[in-house]
Amino acid sequence: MHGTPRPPATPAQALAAMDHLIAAHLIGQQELARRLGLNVTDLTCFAFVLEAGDELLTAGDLAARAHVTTGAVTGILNRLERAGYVTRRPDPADRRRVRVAAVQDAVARVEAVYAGHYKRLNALFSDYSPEELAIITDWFTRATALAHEYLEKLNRNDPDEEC
Amino acid sequence: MHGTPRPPATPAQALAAMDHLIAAHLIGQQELARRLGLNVTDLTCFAFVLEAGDELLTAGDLAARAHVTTGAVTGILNRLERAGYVTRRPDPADRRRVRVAAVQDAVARVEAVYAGHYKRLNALFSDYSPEELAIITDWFTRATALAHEYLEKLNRNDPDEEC
DNA sequence: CGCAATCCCTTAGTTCGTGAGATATTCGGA
DNA sequence: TCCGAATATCTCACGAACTAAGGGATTGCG
Repeated sequence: MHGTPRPPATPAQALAAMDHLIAAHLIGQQELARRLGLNVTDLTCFAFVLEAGDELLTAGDLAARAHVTTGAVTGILNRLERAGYVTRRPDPADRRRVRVAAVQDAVARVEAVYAGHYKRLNALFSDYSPEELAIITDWFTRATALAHEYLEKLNRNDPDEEC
Repeated sequence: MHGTPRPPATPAQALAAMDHLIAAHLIGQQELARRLGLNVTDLTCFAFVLEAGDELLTAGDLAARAHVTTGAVTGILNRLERAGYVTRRPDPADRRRVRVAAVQDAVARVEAVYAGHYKRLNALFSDYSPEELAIITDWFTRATALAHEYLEKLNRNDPDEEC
């Protein structure tokens, strides 16, 4: 598909396309979580744990990223731990903290479930030239920055103010 | 930003960017719903109602689109109706059916809350040339098609098979 | 050293979804 | 025309998961 001309698009069309993708992705997440014996929140938190890598997250970090209370995190970790996805580890430097480590087996289990879709997505990506990919990634990066900026605005302002 | 060269990206980077965007979007949806006195499910359903326009959806249509049971839709419609977002209307052709119509005032209320973010997103989109936008929209469209294809695979197959 | 702050957990209460089944309506075939 | 099956929505009981409030342990600053 490299170099193939595409019909130009308007911002409105792009917005609509984006909404549809997000909606589809959400349903997919639910289904994936179900197959892993988790709910969407738990799966999302496990993804945060994986993303953090060796810099093990604390329970509080998870609460902040997932935007839930620390009480909820207790439940999330209980479920993830019981299902064999993570383990709680003491923090040697601060005994109030709980560090969350991913279980290696579970990583493979999750990757197996994601594999099919990721393979297809990768195929889709490799159907674009590096220059085209750069445009797409650039857009994602900027859109995400925008979304975060928006979130901060929402959290700062009175609950009824326009943002 | 037209024509400005950007660093090339790999599929993996693009995938990560996509995940982050969707995660941020989800949190944003929660906050927006909260401001409208709704939960995310209800807001999503209201969006489906708006998207359908004059072709009023039935309660069953909503259940299918939101992937919830018809029992849940009853609750969703009760909440949306009580909060003044929609009204239930009899279907003249089939008295078993319930048609869902958006309340005009509520449309404006929702648009006001969305306005800020949508304006910013639009600004972002209009920062790209039509050709660049075409690439982005094309990618969204194809990624959505992929996601739907994946969903169908998931729904068809045994719950444990690879897809 | 002592007190406030921090971190995670516990508990009670609420909300929302599912699954099973009830009720009302429509449709198709004898 | 009539009756049984299918369809559409609603009701109810129950369970899962979140919040808010507060408790106990630990830390760190004055």
